[in-house]
Amino acid sequence: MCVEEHVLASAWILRRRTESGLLGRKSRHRFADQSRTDDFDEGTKDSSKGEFVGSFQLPENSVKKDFDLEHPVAEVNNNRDEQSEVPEVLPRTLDYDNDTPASESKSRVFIDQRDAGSAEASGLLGPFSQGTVRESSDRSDGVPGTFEDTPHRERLRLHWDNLSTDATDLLVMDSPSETRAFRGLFDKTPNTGENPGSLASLFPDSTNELQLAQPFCQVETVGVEMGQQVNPAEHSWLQNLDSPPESIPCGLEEGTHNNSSDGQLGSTSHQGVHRRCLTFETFGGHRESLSSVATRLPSVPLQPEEKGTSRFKQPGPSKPVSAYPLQRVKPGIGLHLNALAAAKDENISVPENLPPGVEIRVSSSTTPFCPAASQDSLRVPLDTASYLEDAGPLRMDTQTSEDDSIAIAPSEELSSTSPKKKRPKLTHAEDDESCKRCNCKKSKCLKLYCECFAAGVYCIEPCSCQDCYNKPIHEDTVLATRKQIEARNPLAFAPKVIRAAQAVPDVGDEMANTPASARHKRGCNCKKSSCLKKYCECYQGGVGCSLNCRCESCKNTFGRKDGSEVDLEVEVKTEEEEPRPTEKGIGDRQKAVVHINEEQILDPSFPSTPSRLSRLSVKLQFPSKGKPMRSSFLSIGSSAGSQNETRGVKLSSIPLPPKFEQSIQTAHAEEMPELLQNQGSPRNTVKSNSPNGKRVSPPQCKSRPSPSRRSTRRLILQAIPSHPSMNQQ
DNA sequence: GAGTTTGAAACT
DNA sequence: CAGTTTCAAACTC
Ligand SMILES: [Zn+2]
Ligand SMILES: [Zn+2]
Ligand SMILES: [Zn+2]
Ligand SMILES: [Zn+2]
Ligand SMILES: [Zn+2]
Ligand SMILES: [Zn+2]
Repeated sequence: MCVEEHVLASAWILRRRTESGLLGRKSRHRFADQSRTDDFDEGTKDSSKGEFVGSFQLPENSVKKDFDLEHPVAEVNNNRDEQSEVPEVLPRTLDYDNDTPASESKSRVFIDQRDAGSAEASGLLGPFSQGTVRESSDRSDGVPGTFEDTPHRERLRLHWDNLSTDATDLLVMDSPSETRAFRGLFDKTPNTGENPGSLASLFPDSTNELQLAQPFCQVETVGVEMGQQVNPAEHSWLQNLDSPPESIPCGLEEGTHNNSSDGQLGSTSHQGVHRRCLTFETFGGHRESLSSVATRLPSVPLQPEEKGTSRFKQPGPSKPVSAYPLQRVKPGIGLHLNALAAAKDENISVPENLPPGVEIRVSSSTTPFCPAASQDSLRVPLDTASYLEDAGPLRMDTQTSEDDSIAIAPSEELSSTSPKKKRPKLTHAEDDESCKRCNCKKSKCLKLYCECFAAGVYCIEPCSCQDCYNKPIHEDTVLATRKQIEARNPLAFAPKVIRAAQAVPDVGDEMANTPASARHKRGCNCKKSSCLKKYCECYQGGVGCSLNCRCESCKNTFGRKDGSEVDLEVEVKTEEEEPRPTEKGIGDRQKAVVHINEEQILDPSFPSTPSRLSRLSVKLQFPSKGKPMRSSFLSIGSSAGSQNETRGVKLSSIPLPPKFEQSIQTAHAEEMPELLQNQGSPRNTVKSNSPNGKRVSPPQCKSRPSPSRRSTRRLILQAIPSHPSMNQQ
């Protein structure tokens, strides 16, 4: 799959069991209750993942919501799309939020939701969304590092774990976020039902973006066109949402499509939906198998031989979508591709969730991969694909604009389909390149060394790998391996870069805004590159180094550990380490920057203040507990974006990312802040990150180096999944 | 395109 | 958790 990642990261898939009523049930309640905070409990586990996934941003409110983490719910909802990249939703999109193009993207996000939705419906979601995460956190894990503190992480982990375990449920989403989002939606919706408004309230704006991890660019691409389409759908969604939650729940799962809304979605949506359905169904069946596999995996893992799989599907890339869904999506996370894909689709359908305001976007930006290509052939799954379809269009537009430059393959892809095509462009090079994917010789594309695998997507033609097992045909193997890796490191497929919340609008605090918000989940360990080359994952991801980094002589132009960001050039100078506490200045820069991105990747924030979070779910998050929450971040997204580019904003100041990427996935997280905060003082620096993390990101497209970031994008979600889907081309 | 450098991932 | 090996990307030529 390349797919995912974007994000994410594929990984993210969520799994949720239906059964697990645990989550689901609880969650819902929670929602109802609202208190998100409290919710934790249950959700704990699940949530964790979810958390990541979803962050959303809300635009206006300032906050954005970062829910991400935990609250996936809210976020989720919003996010859904994004992340979901995957599946869901597509259709939706857009409009809502924003009118702007962006909106489109957003819509996508929603899509994601769908997944969630479905899941949720089952109840799974619920958990996540709400409290789950938090709770989870408790539990677990602890990761020592920063995260540990934070509950989020733990939570997250839990989720994953849960997920994995359950496999059944998994939705697969890659990105957790997605799932979450969905869940959120669902939950919320339902809840909302109670309070319908709630969501809305949460995100008043519409804009929430999500970033999915997405790793792949794709998202963006989607864009615009979709939007149009979506719109209609959206409405429906909206409507739906408002109204009866009920429908959601039930419908979701299975039939997402059933929902009328779905119908609207249109083809894309359909797919999505179907998949979900399929997925679930499949899951059911498969799940077992999977699990078994999983179990085996451990042993097997490595070798392809095992493979087991078998069956499968084979080849069929073409339809990947369909195939997967049916088959197994479950894999969860893994989704690698498939799963992801499936998920996405499904998600899409769900409309309900969406809050009115929320927008979603996928950020495709990030994505590195080019999904397009991949998808096509492969599985499309990926998010991208799905996205594309659905969202694609919409997004595209939006994205395009900014991105354009950035371009990102994805868009291209998407566009292609659609009319647009937006992006054409980019340079060829980019495209091409970008598309390229892995070149593995010895890992069989079943280890994190493989960018495709790490991103949660299947290898596709642009890959030059040898003896590749990362193909739909070997789905079983892929999933099993994936599971093993996750067992070892729950964050392995999570987006590498977490975004932070965006802007924090509100709050004032200081931190709030930091632009910088985004940080690498684990931090780098550079010794010779001074964090000035892509060898450095922080740099590659377009983010500054954080406290978590153990780099020597760091000169990361995006920010040193301490925080300085540099946005400007100036900053850079500083160098060194040191920490500085707060940054304040940043604010300024940030702002500048920020607005640029706003959403973008970078975002802001870490700092997040509580306020931001607040809102919605967010609030809960962080503060609440004390902990940090870090974990979550979430989601993904990738974000990065491109920004730079010209266009738009310009970033003047900004350094650009190197490439960037976008690719990387970032997640946003509103939560992040917390995390970060945790670390240091709370606010001050940022940093922090968690140790764990894994990556999710998708491969990026290489090309893009430029700086990018950018743009546009809104939210992100990224999910993780990463899928890269992408198009590529 | 071949060869080198680099740091993450995997392994011990 | 540290040390070493493996790996593939990033970079150089
Ligand atoms: Zn590979
Ligand atoms: Zn590959
Ligand atoms: Zn491969
Ligand atoms: Zn570094
Ligand atoms: Zn770093
Ligand atoms: Zn550094």
